[in-house]
Amino acid sequence: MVETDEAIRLGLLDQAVGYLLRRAQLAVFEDFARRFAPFDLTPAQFSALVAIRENPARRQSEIAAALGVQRPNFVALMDELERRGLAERLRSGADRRANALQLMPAGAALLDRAQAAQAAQEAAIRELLGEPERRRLVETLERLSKL
Amino acid sequence: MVETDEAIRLGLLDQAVGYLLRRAQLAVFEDFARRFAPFDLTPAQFSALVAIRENPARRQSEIAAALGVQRPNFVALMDELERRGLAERLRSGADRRANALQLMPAGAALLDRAQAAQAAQEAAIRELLGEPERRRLVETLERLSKL
DNA sequence: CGCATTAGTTATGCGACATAATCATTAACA
DNA sequence: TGTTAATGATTATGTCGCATAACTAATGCG
Repeated sequence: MVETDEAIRLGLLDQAVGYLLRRAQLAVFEDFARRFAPFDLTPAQFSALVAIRENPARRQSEIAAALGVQRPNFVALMDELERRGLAERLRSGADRRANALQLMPAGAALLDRAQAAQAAQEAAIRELLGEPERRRLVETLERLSKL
Repeated sequence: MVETDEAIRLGLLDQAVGYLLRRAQLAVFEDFARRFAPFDLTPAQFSALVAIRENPARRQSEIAAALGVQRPNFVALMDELERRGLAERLRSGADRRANALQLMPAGAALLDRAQAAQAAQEAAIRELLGEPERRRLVETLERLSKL
């Protein structure tokens, strides 16, 4: 090699919120994937299990909407959760078009373990940032979502 | 409708950094897409133009790596920038395998306008959060990327 | 009853991202 | 020097997340 590699400059890019948001999200999701590998759960599947447990017997589309997932895309997700015996669709008595979702015992058990892993990630972030800054971040991100 | 829709609860999910990060990033990127529609530039294309301008005559793979883009995926991106006359690949004199990238006049001009739009987004965020909080967010996201 | 609406599903396409294989060129070194 | 290893760019390919349109079945309502 003839000359030493000089670092690439990114101009003002590395002070742009959008750019940093993308990088940070990538890092956090990679860490998430590592921690969740034993459970074989994607972030979307995990959040679906949480939402179903917290809101038993709600319709599929309500859960999907609350998670920001398009209804068509939620179908395959539920198919998979059902195939693995983690959650199930019950025919709603009131409206036979609707699916009432609920966790199955295996799903509840898996979710408990997964939530412990998620708590561990949150703890790692707390350690990295300090609790006051982590709280501030949470609050700031909430406000930013309203842009 | 028989009963009023109760809001879906997300448990602790809406206090999780990973979850909020995803939502915030989505909101910011949607806003970005709106602002950049006139220029027909994706975030990746925009950041590539910035990196090329700030680092003229660097090799393609160096630019790609700095942006966190896989080399194969950067090929099509450069193809498009070249097709539109925004940037070009020059055969590097020192190493004829390498492409030395640089902006073309049209690229420089477009980038100027695009950067104004990006500055406007940053200003909108500043208005939403306040400048001290925005600065803190930038600093926090940088640290979070090291997770 | 007839018609619009709604829940869920299917089909499909796009874009971001990753990996393996290939080609040309350069570097290493026996 | 001549062969081999490494490197820059490319091609081919597959996956995943996400979006939209179109369909089916059930409901609601005039």
